[in-house]
Amino acid sequence: MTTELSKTFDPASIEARWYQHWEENGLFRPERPDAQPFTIVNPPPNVTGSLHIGHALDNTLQDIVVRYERLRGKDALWVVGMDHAGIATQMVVERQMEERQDKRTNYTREEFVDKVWEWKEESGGTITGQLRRLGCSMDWSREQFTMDPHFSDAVLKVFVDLYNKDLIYRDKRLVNWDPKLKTAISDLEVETQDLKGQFWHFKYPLADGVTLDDGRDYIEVATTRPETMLADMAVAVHPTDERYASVVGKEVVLPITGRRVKIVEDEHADPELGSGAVKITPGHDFNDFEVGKRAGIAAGDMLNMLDGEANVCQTADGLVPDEFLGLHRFKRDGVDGARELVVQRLKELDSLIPHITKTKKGEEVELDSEPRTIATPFGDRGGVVIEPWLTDQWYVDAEKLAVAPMKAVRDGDIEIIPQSWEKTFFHWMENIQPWCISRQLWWGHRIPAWFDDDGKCYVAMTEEEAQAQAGAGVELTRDSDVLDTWFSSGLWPFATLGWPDENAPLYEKHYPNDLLISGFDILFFWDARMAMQGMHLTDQAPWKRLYLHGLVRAADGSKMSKSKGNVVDPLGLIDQYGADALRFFMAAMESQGRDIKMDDERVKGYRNFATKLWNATRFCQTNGITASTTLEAPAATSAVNKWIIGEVAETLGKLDAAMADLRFDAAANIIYHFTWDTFCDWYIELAKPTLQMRAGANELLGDPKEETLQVAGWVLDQILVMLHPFMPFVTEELWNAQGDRANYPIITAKWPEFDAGVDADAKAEVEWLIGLTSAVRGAKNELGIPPGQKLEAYCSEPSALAADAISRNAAAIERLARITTIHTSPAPDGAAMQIGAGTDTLVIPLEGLVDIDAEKARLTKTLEASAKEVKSLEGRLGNANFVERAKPEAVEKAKADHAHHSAEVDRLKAALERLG
RNA sequence: GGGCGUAUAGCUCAGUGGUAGAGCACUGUAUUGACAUUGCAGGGGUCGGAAGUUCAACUCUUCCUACGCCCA
Repeated sequence: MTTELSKTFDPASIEARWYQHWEENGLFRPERPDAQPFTIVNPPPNVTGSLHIGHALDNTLQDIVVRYERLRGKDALWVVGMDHAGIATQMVVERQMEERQDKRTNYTREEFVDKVWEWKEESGGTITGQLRRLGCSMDWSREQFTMDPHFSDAVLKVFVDLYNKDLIYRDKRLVNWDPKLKTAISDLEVETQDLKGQFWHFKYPLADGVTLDDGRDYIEVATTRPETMLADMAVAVHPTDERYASVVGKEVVLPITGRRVKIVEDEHADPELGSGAVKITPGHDFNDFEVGKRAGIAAGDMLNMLDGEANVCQTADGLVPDEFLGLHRFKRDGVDGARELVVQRLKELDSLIPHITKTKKGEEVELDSEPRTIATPFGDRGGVVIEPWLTDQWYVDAEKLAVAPMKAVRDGDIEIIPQSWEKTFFHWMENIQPWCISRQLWWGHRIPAWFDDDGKCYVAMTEEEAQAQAGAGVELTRDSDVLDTWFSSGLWPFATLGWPDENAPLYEKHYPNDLLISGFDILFFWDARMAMQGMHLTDQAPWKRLYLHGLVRAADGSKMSKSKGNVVDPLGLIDQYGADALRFFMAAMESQGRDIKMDDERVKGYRNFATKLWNATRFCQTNGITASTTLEAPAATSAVNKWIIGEVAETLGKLDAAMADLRFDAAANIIYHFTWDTFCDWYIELAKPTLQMRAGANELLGDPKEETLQVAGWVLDQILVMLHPFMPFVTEELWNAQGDRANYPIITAKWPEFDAGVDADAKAEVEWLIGLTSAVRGAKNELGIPPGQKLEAYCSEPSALAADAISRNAAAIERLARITTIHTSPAPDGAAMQIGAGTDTLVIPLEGLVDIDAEKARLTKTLEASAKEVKSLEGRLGNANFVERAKPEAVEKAKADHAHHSAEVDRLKAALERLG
């Protein structure tokens, strides 16, 4: 029994209903204990997050693959969960506190963390509901959170293990410090922006009466960060720089602080740049840190002049004048900082070398500094300038962990798609830096390290174990830092499956994962780290294939951002066009290696496509076409039915090939064109005459109507199944409307599988009919003959194909081509139009219907086109090189094309002669 | 500065060593039952520029130009 469909398709009225049905009935992961596993883990969205258009793309692609594999009978598991997102979540909760004139430090750590948990329970995870609206078929029954007890245990265990293998260590070095969030961040979390800045030139007086060879009693240095001179510890010159050779090893006396510092040789100083001498602040600059170390300054002895908020503090030697203490590093909120005061004092001390430049009018002017573009590091979360700061932090020895993933990619154990990303992957992995994993936050996995009073460190899963290591009675204090969120999400592909219990059933069956789909923007942040941690901890690549997709951009090609206000809300698009349309858009636009530009019109087009399918199904229903009951194609005798079955087989082959290559665009287009062009535009139209017969009308031929009902029902079902991964909602609705399939929903139906293939004769016959119909329609249109006008045709010497096609398909020819009769006798003299179908020529008398000149013009135009082709092909075939050297098939094709166009030319010439 | 990518119809994008396609837009046309969220027909591109390899280049190579991204 079919269920009657409403006249128009309204996505909103079916989406929620089906999603709930699927989820409540456990259809996202049906019991398939013996089936081949297929596994994808979802990049866990931030618990603070909400669905943006990038999520829509990423999750649509994953859902297409998972639904496809589920239909193919696999035990498809799509792991889903959320990331605790250390910094982001802590910021959200702190901001809320701020609104109530409250702050984190008014609470104990435990109280604050409790409040974050409260926030998470109440407001976190908005996105999980939104993913449901998109139709994503994750296994929600096993939803995970990176702060779940089992996951947290895994994180701590990994930390302890890596520490014991010396792959995690504690070190004092410069970190990227975010003075707003007051935490270290990794180098990946730093975004460099070019800002307009200034370049100041100073005089550093030489000590002890020393002078340069040119007589000057000072060394000129330059900097974009004058305030750091308060912690300068050296001046470096290049070893080959003759200008300074005589003063190497001598000292300068720093203005303001009066500190005496050495002039050292170092390759870092570029003789071509400025004066060739550079001031060295090892405690506040990454390059200077290295120079300082080479000059023999231990990290512990490097001077620090800033506190955690980047305000000036006293250096260890006590030489910073009081007036600087407490000032911010530079001007902030209109208030001058240390930078401005340093410049002012240097100017007063005559230690500032002015920058002399000319105005547009040619007048010389003196400026305090030289204008310059400066690459400035910003924290990606806090948004303030990052301060290189000397602290003790925990590091992962990433260089060692990077070896195995690189080998895995080289050996093909991990396939990166598109392959062009391999280079980027290798480049980063080969130049990888120690990964700073400690964060000065309260929300996250607290580092399992304890210190005794002497600063000795004990790393263990629990305080008891640490105590046992330290010995009874030793007072221990736990490290107050938490781990980088990416450290824990790097365990996602296996810790979600029960690891570190290697006998956990899910882990055994579903690890390694088959595929990971992510945006290329997190290739380093997440994908590479999963590979590093996965390879080390499980001895296997976490996934066999890594698919990287691009960004979704605004319609004008710009990057979407909240500040630009050009963010497109995927939920708004779903409201407007339906989730199926948005999904299909994402798939159709996803070619490998290109960003997607948002295009509402195209989403609308795919909404129209869903409506087209809806209406085709309505048509089927009103003609008694219902759900099929077999996977196998129904037995067919008519050419049209045999043909459409063959078309399904070809479509299926192409679709499977596209899916195997993860060509989402190709896959979407294949099913789109089959549905609309082949099924709706041709098959249904060709089948209409048969469908309108009375049942049993021609018993001699069996029952052609019954056959067509069976075949049409089967074909529609194949379409629904093949389209289901892309458009899950409308296909499920139509599938169920076609018959009582309460126990056989499409989401867990079977992917097409049948023996029937292409019947060449049937294909040729139907293609002849299509060719005839198109030719007649085109000719009529050009000649201004009403399309509905019924005409007779003459085909005096029909080919065998034409004879069969004509005799078997009279009703379809009359209905589609509007030709009532095709006589096999010569056409009578007089005005006529001539059309070709396959190799046959049909003459259609038009006495009184047509302007002969118009037909002549039409034929001439076609003739010219063919003649041009003939000439071009003759040229090619006349070229001995081509005939001898080209591939045989190319020569064959050229010959065939030449024959075809030559015949066309002859035919058209004859037709023109007939017209006089 | 280094690396990567992109440049194809008005727009958004596919594409293959054998002479170029889709969707949208555009033009004409059609409306007594699947669908105007439609049907039918059509116009439109010297495939960014130059050189080279080849019988043949939109496709391969080199160079150039423009734009984008990443890294320093």
